[in-house]
Amino acid sequence: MLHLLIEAELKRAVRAAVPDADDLPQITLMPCRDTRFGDYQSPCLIALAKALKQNPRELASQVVEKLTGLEALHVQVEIAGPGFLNFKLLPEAISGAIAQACKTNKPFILPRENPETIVLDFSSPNVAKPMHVGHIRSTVLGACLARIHRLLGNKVISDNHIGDWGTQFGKLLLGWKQELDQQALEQDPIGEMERLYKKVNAASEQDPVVLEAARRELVKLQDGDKENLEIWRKMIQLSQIQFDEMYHRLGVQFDYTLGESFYNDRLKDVVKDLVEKGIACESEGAYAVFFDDDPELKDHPAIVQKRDGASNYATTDLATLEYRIENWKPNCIIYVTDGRQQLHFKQIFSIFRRWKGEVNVQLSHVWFGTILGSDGKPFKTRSGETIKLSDLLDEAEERAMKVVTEKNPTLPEAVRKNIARVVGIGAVKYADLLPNRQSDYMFNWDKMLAFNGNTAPYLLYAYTRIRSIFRKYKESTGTAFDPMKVEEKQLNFSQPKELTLAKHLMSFGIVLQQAAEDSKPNILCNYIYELSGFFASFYEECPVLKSDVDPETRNSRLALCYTTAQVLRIGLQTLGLETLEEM
RNA sequence: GCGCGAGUAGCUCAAUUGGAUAGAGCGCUAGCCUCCGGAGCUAGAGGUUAAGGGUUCGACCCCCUUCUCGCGUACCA
Repeated sequence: MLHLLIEAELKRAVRAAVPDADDLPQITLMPCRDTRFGDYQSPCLIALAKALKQNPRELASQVVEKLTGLEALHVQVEIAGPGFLNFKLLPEAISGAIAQACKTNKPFILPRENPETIVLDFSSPNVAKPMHVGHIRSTVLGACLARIHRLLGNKVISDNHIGDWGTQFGKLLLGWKQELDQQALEQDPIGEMERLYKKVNAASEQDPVVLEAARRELVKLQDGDKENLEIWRKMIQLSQIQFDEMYHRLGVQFDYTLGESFYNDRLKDVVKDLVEKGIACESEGAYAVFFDDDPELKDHPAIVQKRDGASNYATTDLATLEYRIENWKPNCIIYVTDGRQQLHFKQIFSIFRRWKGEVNVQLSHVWFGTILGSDGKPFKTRSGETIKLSDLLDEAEERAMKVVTEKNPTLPEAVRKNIARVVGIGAVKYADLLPNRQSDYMFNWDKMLAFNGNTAPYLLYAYTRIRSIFRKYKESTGTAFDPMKVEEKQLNFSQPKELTLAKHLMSFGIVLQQAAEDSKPNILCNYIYELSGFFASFYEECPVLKSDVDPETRNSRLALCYTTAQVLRIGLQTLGLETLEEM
């Protein structure tokens, strides 16, 4: 918003100051990290001066002369250091921005002129297996990226590429036919299917006859055997019930769930086409793509058809890619998966470029690190099993319930339960989004449920405190605060804590933009945490409703509180956290 | 071997992508409740950013070398 206007003015002034430079470097404006220097800074003039072989400070002063539109924006500029331009917002600019923010439900976010279509591929659990702790990051990250892009005005298509096809179904089918415990299936379908798989898998390792029997079941399924197809569909259906339950608890939705099996009838054509175009070739009985002119992939060919004639995940991913582009015509496709699949996606993207070179689409692999236990090894139960997602979420709610009951024993149990749900699930999700996604992080209950520090409980608490002000206001005046009636001229911010808070609010849009560009929700997490901190400081020092506050100040501070609550709520919801009115 | 990551305060993590004095929380020390929710706030101590070199007005960030750890490296996804 305002920063964009300043940036536009700066670009205009640079062009006016150096009319004959044809290749200008990117002129950008960013919030000052150190506010003593100003509110926004642009260091890029130094680079420009270097390119033009000019003295940076001289160039800066030439640009400043051309910055004639700043006065209308209530912004001051000064040259500092080796040639920085520092912009300082005058109180009028801040009042204007806050007043404007009060009247919109998307404060400080500029609607997109030309929305992009973005396909987001995330979560992708396997059929007939329990969702486990390893699915959290992809699910939580992907869903968050989807919300960030939607908030910015892009069109998002989320697609859950579930693992509903593959060699495991031979073993599952054999187990289902021989060993199925109907009662167990009704009580715990996933557990029973998992048991069947493990049993046949173990048996087939001992006995080649079992392995062969499983293979025959798989072939029958692939050939469209009626009975096997029926069982297979049942397994998917039972699994989907589990997925839906987990997604409901995590607050995640998908536009499509097109699993691997959906692409079955396209796979043969993909391989055929790749071979015909000379991209794939026969090698050791399989069909593979080689990357001779790519130093990184040189020694890593990708198999697109196995020796036994079956396809693998590379083939499916290529078919999926083709389908998505044909049907959805996206500008960008984002895959959210584990970092261990980096090589795979490099191969897929590279093959795809050779295969469909003319397609204009950005392909992006957003990868993340591993969740570790306190021992620094991948997070497991004490006995070494993977942790089921449902158990993890249960524990989160239980732990949160204990804390809520301790802090607020008088609240009715149903209310406490709901608070525990929001805080517990929120804590898990927030802890997952907070670290830079590319690093591994250590899972720690005490840390994520702490009331201090960069945690979900702290942020949710900050929000409830603000909401409490508005409840009190309504109680004492009889009318609710009406943000639509906030007028710029009546706002007056002079206290340092007010100004710091207001200016930080104003950078919400920039932060969202950056989180989207880098696919890094932790940027948003840190922003919200800082915002909460600035609010807490303001709250200590600047009373709102106390009796000795004059009406003008009170009104200004109410507007500030309202905007803070708005940004906090939108920010938290974008991360995937529900908010609470009290806790 | 090659490739991709990571190495920042005692611990767990940030750092607006090359910007001004590297920031938080925990832990430690010292303060703050006659009034808006103390699940809070204000200070202090704590750093040769793994090591060494280079590039430049400026480097945690880019380049080179070395060390440590994790992951990947043709028919699992």
